Amino acid sequence: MERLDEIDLRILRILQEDSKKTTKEIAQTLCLTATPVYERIRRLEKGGYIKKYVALLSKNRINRPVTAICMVSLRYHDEGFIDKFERQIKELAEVQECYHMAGKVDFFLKINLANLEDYHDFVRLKLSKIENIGVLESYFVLKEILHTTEYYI
Amino acid sequence: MERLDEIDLRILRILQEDSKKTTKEIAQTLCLTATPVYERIRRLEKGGYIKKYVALLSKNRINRPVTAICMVSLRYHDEGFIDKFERQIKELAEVQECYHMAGKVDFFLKINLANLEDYHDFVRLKLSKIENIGVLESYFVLKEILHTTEYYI
DNA sequence: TCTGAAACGCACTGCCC
DNA sequence: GGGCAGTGCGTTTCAGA
Repeated sequence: MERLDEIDLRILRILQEDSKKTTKEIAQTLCLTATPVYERIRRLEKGGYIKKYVALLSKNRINRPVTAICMVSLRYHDEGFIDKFERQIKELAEVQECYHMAGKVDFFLKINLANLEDYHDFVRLKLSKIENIGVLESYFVLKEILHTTEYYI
Repeated sequence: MERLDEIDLRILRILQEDSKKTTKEIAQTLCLTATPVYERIRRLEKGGYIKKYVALLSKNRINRPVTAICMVSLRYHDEGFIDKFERQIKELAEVQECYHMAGKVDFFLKINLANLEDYHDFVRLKLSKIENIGVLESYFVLKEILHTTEYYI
């Protein structure tokens, strides 16, 4: 699949915001009929522009109100150590995001838990069990100002 | 709505992973019929457990491959200044996440853009235009190890 | 690439257990 | 709280322009 035209972008913007919108509704906003909208969405899915459709939960309602940001630096930086760290992080279901960074901090992690005690246990029983961690700094979120899955397109 | 039982949790886990699953399919996995599954999903929506349904896009496909983490500290910390900063950050469509933190860093921001030059412009023309910023440190993502919208429940 | 019509399956309701 | 049957609507396909 090649370039996206303005109609494709408008469809993506709508679906990023609410994937339950029907093709009919989207068609009306775009002054089209359902068929072309349907076909475009299929193309966007097949072309990998749309990765998946998900339900977003309320972290307060499901009792995961505590968000921590954890900055990790490794002791040794051989290829093998970095790959191994990655594999071990992916095993930890509490981790929502993990990025390998440029700069003096190697990794950023975002972790969601029920309370601070669970975070204590998480660090003590899981994170610190990963070998080769040099520095580990934790920050806690006081308030979520903004958290969206949408990209500005 | 009161407590969630194991069936509710299983429904939430499924919808977090793929919200296009039909009630029929979910019913089969849970050894139920469509009706109770349908009613439970409605209750989870009304109860605020499910916030919204969205499409997740591929940031590479839509040309937003650069992710930056930006740490901001304010110069003054009066209530008014913090609220004003929050309001101004929410105006910036490039910012995907923003957290008010405990500790010496006041805010974490995650920003997605097409390239480093756009980040340069973003900082120069938008972020630094916000008054009262004391320290501003930028980190760049080399590799996204893990990025999910799912909570471990 | 779009329109319009037609077929199919699912979402949704009401009734029963 | 779950199962079953019916209806309307959205998804999906196809012919035509």
